[in-house]
Amino acid sequence: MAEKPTIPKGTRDFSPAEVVKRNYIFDTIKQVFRLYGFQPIETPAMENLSTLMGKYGEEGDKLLFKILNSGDYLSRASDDLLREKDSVKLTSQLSEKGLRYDLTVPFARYVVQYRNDIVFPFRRYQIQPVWRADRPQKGRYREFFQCDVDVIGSNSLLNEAELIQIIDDIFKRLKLNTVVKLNNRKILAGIAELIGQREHLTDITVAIDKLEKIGLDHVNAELAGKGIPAEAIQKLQPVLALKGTTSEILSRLEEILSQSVTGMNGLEETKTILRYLDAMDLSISVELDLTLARGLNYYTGAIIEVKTTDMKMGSICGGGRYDDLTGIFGLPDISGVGVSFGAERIYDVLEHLNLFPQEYPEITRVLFVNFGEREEAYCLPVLERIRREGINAEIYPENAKMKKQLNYANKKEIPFVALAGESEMTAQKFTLKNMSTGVQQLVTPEEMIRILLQTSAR
RNA sequence: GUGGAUGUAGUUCAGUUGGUUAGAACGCUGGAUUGUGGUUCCAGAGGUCGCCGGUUCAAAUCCGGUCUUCCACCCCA
Repeated sequence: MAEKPTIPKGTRDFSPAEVVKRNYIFDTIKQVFRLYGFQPIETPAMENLSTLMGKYGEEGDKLLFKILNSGDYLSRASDDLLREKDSVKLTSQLSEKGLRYDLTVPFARYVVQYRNDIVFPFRRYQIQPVWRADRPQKGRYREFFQCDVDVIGSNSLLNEAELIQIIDDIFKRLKLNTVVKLNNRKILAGIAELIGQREHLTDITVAIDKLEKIGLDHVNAELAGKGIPAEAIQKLQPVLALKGTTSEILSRLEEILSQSVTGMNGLEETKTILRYLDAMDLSISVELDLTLARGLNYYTGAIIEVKTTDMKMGSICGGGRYDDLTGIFGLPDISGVGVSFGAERIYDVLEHLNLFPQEYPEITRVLFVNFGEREEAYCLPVLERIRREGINAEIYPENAKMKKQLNYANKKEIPFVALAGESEMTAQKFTLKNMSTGVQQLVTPEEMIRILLQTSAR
């Protein structure tokens, strides 16, 4: 016996039921994106390694999937490097392509490459899989989908506000209760500046980010561990202790940050965004959260993260403003802002809360039971008419036992079954059975179409 | 990358100090029911116990390796 086939670690197959549910999420997201004037782009699964390397930090480079060159790749590698067995150096000779790690960097590449054809501000969305050679865990895969929306080439804070509006719209449609956490990199920079630790901004934000998770004492310990003087940590305490409503925190920050130009700048931006949001009549609540840091270093302004209040789960959407993403590809001073929806996590949340709809456009709405050749011939034209009406319909392909055919409908969750035997054929009608209620009625093809369209969810 | 668990029918799990033909429930297939499913009853199929190797008269059980899945850290979606 051959061994059972498997798929690579951290990858998944999706069954019909799963694909249908995933499409529900993707379709909802896409619909809203389009509604706000965003257009889709797609980029290749693989990029040149030179495009990807160095964009995600040292850790990120390790997590890149690299693609071996084609042909006799070893013959072109230097003998010295082969003998040295230095993987990093050798890789550059054996591989020049890699699988994309996220959608943001390929997007930046795209913008730079087609800068003369793109109409700015460029509003694009992109829903594609990305790959990371991470160690898999639950909710963490080596292949997963990202849904990114970005506006590039506009400094207006209206973009930030609109993205939050989009978030509100999407999660409203998905019937998920969420909160938006808002912060600003400039506020964090201002804080670092005031305690005299500007060069430790990253360490400080990474540590502050963990406040909720590991508590104040551990955060302070971690800060000390990063070489930040006790005096500076002491100065940081009032900020870490800030609590209250967004407006309370804002006014307290105004005092604290008054000596920092950058900090005040970030504060002003935040207030502007909040003012825009006031005019938008959102149902989602937006809170200022200073502990929100987001790992990635390329954010320069607003930082956004979304959490569900319905269950314990990490963020399901996040993003922010980045001022110089295209700079690394030689096109400086183009500002962008965007967010990414974590489809896999949203899936887990909806599944856990049972929020997926019962009916999907993909599901067959009516199954014609097959009683034999004559009955088949009677059903086929009607089946054809029903399909023309846009109703998903199928006929059981063989004259199997009734029990088996109804069971098939049950398992596929087909809501209606049409039966036609001797009596129906002479009456030129069908018996239409509702599989959930068990009720059945004798109807003409026209009536059947009407019922099927009426009861359809959409 | 570091540390820790896990793996037995399709699924969830039993399996005594190593000892004959490895069990249950659910699911599956068929029948009771020649045109009526989700209930019930009856019957049946299905496992070289993740994979490779070692110890032993004897391994699902002990040991080593490997892979998978999961958990914590790191990082992240």
